[in-house]
Parts: sequence; C-alpha cells; structure tokens
Amino acid sequence: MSPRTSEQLEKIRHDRRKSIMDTALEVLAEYGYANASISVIAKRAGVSKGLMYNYFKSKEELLSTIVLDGLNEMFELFDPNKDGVLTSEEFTYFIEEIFKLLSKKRNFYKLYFSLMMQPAVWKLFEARLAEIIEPFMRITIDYYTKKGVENPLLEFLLISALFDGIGFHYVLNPEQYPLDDVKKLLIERFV
Amino acid sequence: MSPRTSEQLEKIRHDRRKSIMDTALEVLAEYGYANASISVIAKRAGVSKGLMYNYFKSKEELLSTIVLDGLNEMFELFDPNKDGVLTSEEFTYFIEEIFKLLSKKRNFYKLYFSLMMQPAVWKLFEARLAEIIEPFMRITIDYYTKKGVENPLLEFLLISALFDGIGFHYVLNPEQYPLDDVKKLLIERFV
Amino acid sequence: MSPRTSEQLEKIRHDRRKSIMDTALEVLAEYGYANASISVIAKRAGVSKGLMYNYFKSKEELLSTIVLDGLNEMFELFDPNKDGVLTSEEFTYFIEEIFKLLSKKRNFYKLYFSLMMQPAVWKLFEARLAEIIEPFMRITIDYYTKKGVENPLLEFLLISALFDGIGFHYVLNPEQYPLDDVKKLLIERFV
Amino acid sequence: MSPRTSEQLEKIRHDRRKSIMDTALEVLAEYGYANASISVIAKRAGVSKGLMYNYFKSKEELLSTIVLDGLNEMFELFDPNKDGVLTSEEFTYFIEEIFKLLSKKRNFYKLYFSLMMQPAVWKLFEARLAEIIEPFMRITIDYYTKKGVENPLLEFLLISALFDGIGFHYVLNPEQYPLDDVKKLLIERFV
DNA sequence: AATGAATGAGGATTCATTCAT
DNA sequence: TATGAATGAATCCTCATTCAT
Repeated sequence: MSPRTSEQLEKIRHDRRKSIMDTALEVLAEYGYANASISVIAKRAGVSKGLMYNYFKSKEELLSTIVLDGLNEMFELFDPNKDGVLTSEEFTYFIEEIFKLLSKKRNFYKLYFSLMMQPAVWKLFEARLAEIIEPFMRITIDYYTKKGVENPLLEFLLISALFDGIGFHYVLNPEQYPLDDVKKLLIERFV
Repeated sequence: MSPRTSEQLEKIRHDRRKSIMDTALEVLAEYGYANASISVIAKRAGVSKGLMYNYFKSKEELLSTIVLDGLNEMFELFDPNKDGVLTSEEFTYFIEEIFKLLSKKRNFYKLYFSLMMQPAVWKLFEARLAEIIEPFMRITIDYYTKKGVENPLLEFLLISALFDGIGFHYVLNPEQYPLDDVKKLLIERFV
Repeated sequence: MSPRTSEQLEKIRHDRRKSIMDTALEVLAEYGYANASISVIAKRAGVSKGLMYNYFKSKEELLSTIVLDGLNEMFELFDPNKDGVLTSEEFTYFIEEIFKLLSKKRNFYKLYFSLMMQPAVWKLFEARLAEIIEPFMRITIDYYTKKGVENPLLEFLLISALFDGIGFHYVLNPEQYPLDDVKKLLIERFV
Repeated sequence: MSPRTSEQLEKIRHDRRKSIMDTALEVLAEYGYANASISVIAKRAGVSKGLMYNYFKSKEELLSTIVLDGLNEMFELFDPNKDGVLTSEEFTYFIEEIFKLLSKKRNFYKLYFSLMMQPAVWKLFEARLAEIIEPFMRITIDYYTKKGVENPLLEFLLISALFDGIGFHYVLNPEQYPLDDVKKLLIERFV
C-alpha cells in the first residue's frame, strides 16, 4: 500500500492540531493553568499523551500558540481595512464585534486573564503582545486626537482598562452580566 | 527569666503569622501561583516547613487568608463611617485611597488578579467575596440614584470594571503607568 | 522503464542498509548511546522511521550489526594470509593498519568503548566477540612463544590492554594524541 | 518534643547520602548508565524516589559525585606525601594500591569506563578530570626524565594506556584475569 | 517498499504534606 | 513549639515500536 499523500497528511495534522487546541483551551479554562495537565487534555482530546508532543513541543508552546491565536483573532477586528486610520464606524464595529467574541469565546478570555498575571507565563507572550498592542494604541490615540479629546492617551488608557475590566467581570459571572447594555453605554461614551 | 505570659505568646504567634503571610505574598507575586512552593516561602520567611503547617493548615488556607485580608483592607476604605450612605467626599476619598493602596500593595493586586481566574482557587473565596462586594454595590448604586444618573447599575458596573481594569494594567507595567492622571480623570467622570 | 531486476533491488537494499549504519554510527558517537534516538538517525539518514524497521528489526539489532561489522574489519587485518601463523612483518603490518583504522574510524571506536561497558548491550556480542578474539589470542601467544618470551600469555595481555588503552585515550582527545609516536614505540617494544 | 540536634541531622544525612551513593554505583554498574533509573536506585536503596532529590539535585549530580569521589580516592594514592616528587618506592606503592582498588571497586571502574565515552556525561567531569590528571602526568614525566628514559612523555602515555587497558579488560572478565601477574610485569617494566 | 501518525510504558523531577524527634 | 527527613502522587516529557495507508 502506498503511503499517504502529503495533502492527506496535511489535513490529518491540521485537524488534530485544531482539535488538541480546542480541547486544551477548554481544559485550561476549566482547571486553570496551574491544574490543567497534559494528561487530562490528552485524554479529553481522545489522544495519547505522546501524540501531544508530536504537535506541540511542550506544554508552554501549546499554551502560547493558543493565546497568540486568540489575540490575533481579536485584534484583526480592529481597523479592519488596515489603513491605519479609525473611523467612528470602525470603532463601533470593533466594540460590537469584540463583545460578540467575548461571549462566544469565554474560555479564551478566562485563560487570557489568568495568564497575564503569572510571571513565568507572561514572559511567553510579553513581546508578541506589545507588538500587537502598539498599533491598537497608536491608532486609538490618533482617533481621540482628531476628535479633540483633551488627553487622548488617558482616554485610551480608560477605554482599554474598561475592555479588560468588563471582560474580567463578565467571565467571572457570565450568566448575569448585562453585556449588551454595557456595550451600548461604552459606545455612547467612548466612540 | 520568667515564662512568657500567654499574651506574649499570642503576640509572637500573631507576628510570625503575619510575617509568613507577607513573605508568602512576596513569593507568590514573584514566582506566580504555579511556581511558588511552600519550601521557598518557608525558607524565605526563616521558618521550617513543618512550622508553616502549625500556622496554616494547608497551602490553600494560607492563600485564602492572604486574599481575604487584602480585600478587607480594601473595602474598609469604602464608606468609612459605615453609615450605609456615600457622600461625594467619601467617594473621592475612597478612590484616592484605593489608588494609594494599589501602588503600595502591588504584589497583593498581582496575586489577586491571577487568582481570580483560577477556578480551583476562585472557589475558595467566591462566597466571601460576594458578601464583601454586596454593600459596596448597593451603596454605590444608591449614590448614583440620588445623583440622578440614568442607569445606576450600569454606572456601577462601569466604574468597578474600571477599578479592576486599571489595577490590572497598572500591575502589569507599574513603572510607566500614569496612575495619578488616571485617578483624577476617574474622579472627574465618576464621582 | 522496465522493472528493476532483483540484483538492482538487492543493491539498493544493501546500499541503503550501509547508509543507515553509517549515519547511526555517526549519531551514536555524537550523542552518546543514551541520547541517540531512532528518530534522529532516521532523519539524518533521510529515511522514514518506519523504514528503519524494514532494515533492522530493532535498535539493538542495528547496534550489534554496527559493532560486529567494525570488529570484523579490524580483525581481518590480523594474520592477513590466514595461515594461522604470525610473522613479525605481519605483526608490524597489523599494528600499522590498526592505528590507521583508529584514526579513520574514530566514531566507531568511541562507540565500541562506550558499549563494551554497558551490560545490556555487551550481552549482544559477548559470545561473538569471544569467537573473534580467540584466534587473535592464540596466534599472538604462539608468536611470543616462538620468540622465547618468558610469559607469552602475559605479553599478550599487555599488548592487547595497550591497544585498548591507547584507543581509549586517543578517542577521548584525538587532536592532541601523538598516535604515530606511540605506534612506533609499540612496534619497537612488542613486535 | 524537641527537634533533632544538628549533629543528629548531620549523621542522618551523611549516612543516607553514603548509602544512596553506594547503591547507585552498584545499580549503575549493573544496568549501565543508560538503563539505571532513579526509580531502581531508590527502590534498592530502600528510599523513596522523592528523597533522592533531597540528597542530589539531579541524576547528573549523583553521577558526577560518585565519579569524582572515586577518582579522588584513586589519585590520592599517587605521590602519597604530596611533595611533587615520585620515588620508585612510591611508584611501586601506587601500582600495588591501584590494583588492589581495581579489584575492590570493580563497580566503580565499570562505571568509569562506560561513562568516559558518553559525550553528554563526559562533559560533566572533563574539566575536573583534567585537573586531577595534570599533576599525575607532570610528576610521572619528571620521574621518567630523571631515570633517563628517552621519551618520557611517550612512556607516560604507554603506562597510562596500560592502566586503562588493563582495567578495561579486567572489569570485562574479572574472574579469569591474572591481575597479580600483570601487576608484577607492569612494575618490572615501568617503574 | 515507504510513510509518519499514533501509542504507551517509562523516565526524571517537583512538591504539599506528614511525622519522628 | 520546632525541625527537616521522608513520602508518594502527580507532572512533563521521550522514544522504540507499530500500523493504517
């Protein structure tokens, strides 16, 4: 019998990888980083422990892949035409979409918040995160500058603190949080 | 020398307990929750591993004691005369003080944020935290109601998200964060 | 193209087998026995892991094949006309050639020395090695007997210890070892 | 009850440490480096796996402690008055004693030879070994120089190769090796 | 003949906790 | 009260080997 074609292999690898990442995110969010073991992830993903290491060379790599993927998905919503300029429609769109993402990907945000405070882990994405945040910061500040806001940097700090604070509170108690109302208020006040 | 009185003994116990807690907080913030071991804490506190268990019956108990103590210290600043009514002076005072605390107790807040997201840990103070938060929430909503704010609950959610978001960002990068400016803006907009 | 004849197939098999063995030896010497994995050998030999097992039924077999091949190559230099009698010219020739081999096949000797001391591995060729050594021993003792050496067995033990000792030292530090000088001295003293 | 005195602790630690090292040497020699697991060593030493790490911070450290200890014991026999000059009595004494050690500590030599060829392991003592060997080499060369030997360095290389070669052969087949006869011959020819 | 995904047993190591002293 | 030796379960990770394709 001939060996699998490289397309077949590619597909197998891609699917498995995705399924491991999905399961891992679920388990990480459920148990917290400290208590989510490769063992449990593997079992729940229906995969042997050994195979995990065929796809991710360490627990750290698995983790940082998940986190960076999630962050990218999030920041792609910002300034979607990537022209470096934010219109108020784009800003509204970003807020709308990010709130959708927040409820769709609770697990991811749970993980995100828990990881940011763990020094050992934080180092894994510190650099990459700074890179991702920089254009977000610059463009938002430009936006507020054009709007004539008195202190655009502070305005940026407030809204980004709100994003994180709201996310934080939401994932702690998603059932009861009035996400839509908060979103509306945010758009009114900060766009 | 005469044998120590029981008050002296009590004081020794209390001081030692405090010193273990302080060291533990320091180590937890430095290494992160996952990597802070009882061994390291004991060594740094100048105490034997065995003795740790004389003061705290488990690592979990040590942890939750630290966190609850910190939260109490924080919420005692709120409505300081405990008459159940917040004046705008009291509100301003609270914000001022809480920002002082934030920079004085960075380690605590680092720990606080990292723990809030760890399901296993979260369970330890979930109940107690709800209890602490309830009057804070109620009184703040009353405050906004009296001020005629349109949606007092939402206003409360916004400001508390801001507290956490700002704290979160500050502990991630304390050197560069313009804490005072942010505080002023917060008082302007939310008192 | 016409299908390959069975001789061609045989040659391909033989060449590939040889190439796997060469690579394995290289990897074993580079990483040491404990750290040389089939994976690495396969990758470096440009062959799939699975195919390795088509050529050698286990890692052990690959190992013992390499070692026995090397030993054979070595002992073929001894008493080259295979008449069971060693002349002093033949002895000199053997020493000359074995020193050439030593520097040409450093990797092999490195492996050889490391394996000889590993009980699990040693068992694999213990029997076969005894067989190889026996004529070497017998003929050398005859040689010394004829020369009138007082204790031919001891003389044999000394020179064979020297071969191994020199080899041992040489592979530990091949760059600086004065192999040629040592060789000359050996011939002077022991032929 | 009062805690153990530090002398008691010292003794406990010393004894345990020794017993772990003895067992480890035995197991390492029996299974070979590649197959001797901490698990097996712990079990045979009647100790938990965890405790091993209380005494040696890694498998590597355990190993290198054993090896360096053994080497020290060996080289202490050389030039016993440490005046930097070797008399022929001292040389004879050294050879006598080293042969005694060889048969008394077969396990150690077995380990020694197997390790010297493992690149990863070798690095652990390379430096320290060079340091140990240097005076041995210098003093022996002086000795031969005074005796008027033509090429003292070569003479040194020969005798040290013999030491290792004989040791190598002896540990491979200790029952049948005429250690005493070889020793006598060595003294005759090289002192 | 050839591939590499997949397995699973086994390895080194860590650490909260206990307990004899 | 105080010590730190000792435990053992759990963790991450490696690798020879198998097997569907």
